[in-house]
Amino acid sequence: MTTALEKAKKNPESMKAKILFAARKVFGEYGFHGTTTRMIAKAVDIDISTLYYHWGEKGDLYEAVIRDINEGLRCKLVEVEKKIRGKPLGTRLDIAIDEMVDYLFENPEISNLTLMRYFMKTRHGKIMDFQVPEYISDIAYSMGLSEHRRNVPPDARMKVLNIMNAIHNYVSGENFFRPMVDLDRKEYIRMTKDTLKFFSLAAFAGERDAAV
Amino acid sequence: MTTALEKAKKNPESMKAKILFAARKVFGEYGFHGTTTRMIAKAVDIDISTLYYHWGEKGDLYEAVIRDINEGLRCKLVEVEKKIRGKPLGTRLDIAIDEMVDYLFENPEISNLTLMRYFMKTRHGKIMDFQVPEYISDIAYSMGLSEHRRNVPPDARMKVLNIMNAIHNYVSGENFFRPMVDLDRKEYIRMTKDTLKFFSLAAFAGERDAAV
DNA sequence: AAAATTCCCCATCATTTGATGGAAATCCGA
DNA sequence: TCGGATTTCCATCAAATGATGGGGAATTTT
Repeated sequence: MTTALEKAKKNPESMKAKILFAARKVFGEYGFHGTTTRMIAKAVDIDISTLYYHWGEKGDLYEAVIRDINEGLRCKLVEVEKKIRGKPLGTRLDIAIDEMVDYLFENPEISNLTLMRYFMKTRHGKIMDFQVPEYISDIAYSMGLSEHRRNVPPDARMKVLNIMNAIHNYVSGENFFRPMVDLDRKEYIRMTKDTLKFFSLAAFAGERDAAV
Repeated sequence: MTTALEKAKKNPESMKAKILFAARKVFGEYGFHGTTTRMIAKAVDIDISTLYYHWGEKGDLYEAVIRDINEGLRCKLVEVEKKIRGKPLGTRLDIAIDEMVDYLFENPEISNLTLMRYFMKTRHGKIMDFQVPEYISDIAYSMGLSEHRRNVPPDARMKVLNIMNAIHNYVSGENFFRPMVDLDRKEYIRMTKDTLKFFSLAAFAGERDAAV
C-alpha cells in the first residue's frame, strides 16, 4: 500500500477508485486525445474539478490507468502460468487461450488500451514513455518455446506476440468483426477461441518434438 | 474521374493531393483526435486556411483519407488475387503473405488507420459511419476457404480476419515490437513473413484435403 | 494586356478543453 | 456540538483548436 493507485483500488467505493474505473472505460473507448476530462467526470457524475482534485492532470490519470491494466494483465498471466505448468504443450495452449480470452472479453479496455499504445502516437510524446513490462519473454518460456527464461530467441518472441495480439484483436474489434461474422456474443467468443487454437495448435504440434 | 479524391490523386503535385498525402501520414500516426489541422498544414508547409479551402472540414478530409487507403488496399488485393489464382493452397498463402506484407510495410498508414477504425471510437460518431468494404468474403473465397464467393461461413471469415489483422499488427506495431525482438527493419519484415507462414501454413495444410 | 478565375495567406472568431482558486458542503474526532 | 480537515462544486481562465472572411497574389482565359 504505497502508491496512490494501490490505495485507490483498495477501496473500490472511494471516489478516487470510481474515477479510475470510469477513466479506464472511457480512455479505452476513445483513446487519450479522444477522451476529455469532462467525459470521465460525467461518467462518474461529478464535477470536473473533483477529478482534478483526486488525480491531477489528465496525463497522470491516464498513466495510472495504464499501470492499472498492466498490473491486471500481469496478475492474470501469473495465474495462468501456474495452471499450465508441467502440462503438455497442447494442453498448455488450450488452457492459456481459454483463460486469456475469457479474461480479456471481461475487461476489454485492457485490450483496447494495449493496442492503442502499440499503434498510436500521442502529441505530448514524453508523457507516456514509462517502461513497458516485458511479458513476452516470460510467456515464451512458460509456453515452452524457449529453453531459457532469459535470452528468448526472436522467432519465439514473434510467435508469442502473434498469439497475444490476435486475442487483443478479436476482443477490441468485437463491435466491428461480430457483425461481419454474424454471431451473437457467446458464439463469437467461442469461435475466437477455436480460431486461435486452429492456428496455434497445428503450428506448434508440427514444430515441437519436445511436446512433453 | 468524378470524385474530388480521384481528381486530387490524378496530379500528385497538386496542393490538394499533397495535403491528402500528408493527412494520411499524420492521421495514421496520431489518429483522428490526436491530429490537428494545424499539424497537417505544417507538414505541407501551408497555412491552415489553405487546407480548409481544398478539403473543407477536418472530418471530410479524414473521410477522404479513409476512402483513399481503402481503395489502395482493394486494388492490391485484386492484384494479388490474380497472381495466386489457380495455384495450390500453400503457394497461394506464400505469395499472398509476401505481397501483402511488403505492400503494407511500404504504406504503414494503411495498417494504422485500418486498426484505429477497428478499435477506437470517435467523439462525433456519425462522421465516420460510411460503409466498410467487405474484403473478407472475397479473400476467403480467393484463398479457397469457401466454396461460394458469397455466403462464406463464419469460421472461414474469422480465419481471414486473423491473418489480415496479424499483418496489420506487425506493420503498425513495428516501433513497439522491433526493439522487443531486437532486429533491424529488413530482418523484422522477413521474420514477420516467416511467423505468419509458420501459423497459417501448418494450420491450413492440416485442414484441407482439397488443397488442390 | 485586361479581365476573370483560381489559389493562398493574414487576421480573427467561437468553441472546446485542460486546469485552477475559492467558496460551500461534508465528514470526523474531541 | 464545535472546529478543523477533507471533499465537492461553481465560476472562471488561458491555451488549443476548428473554422471563416476578405484581401491579395498567381494563373488562366479572353
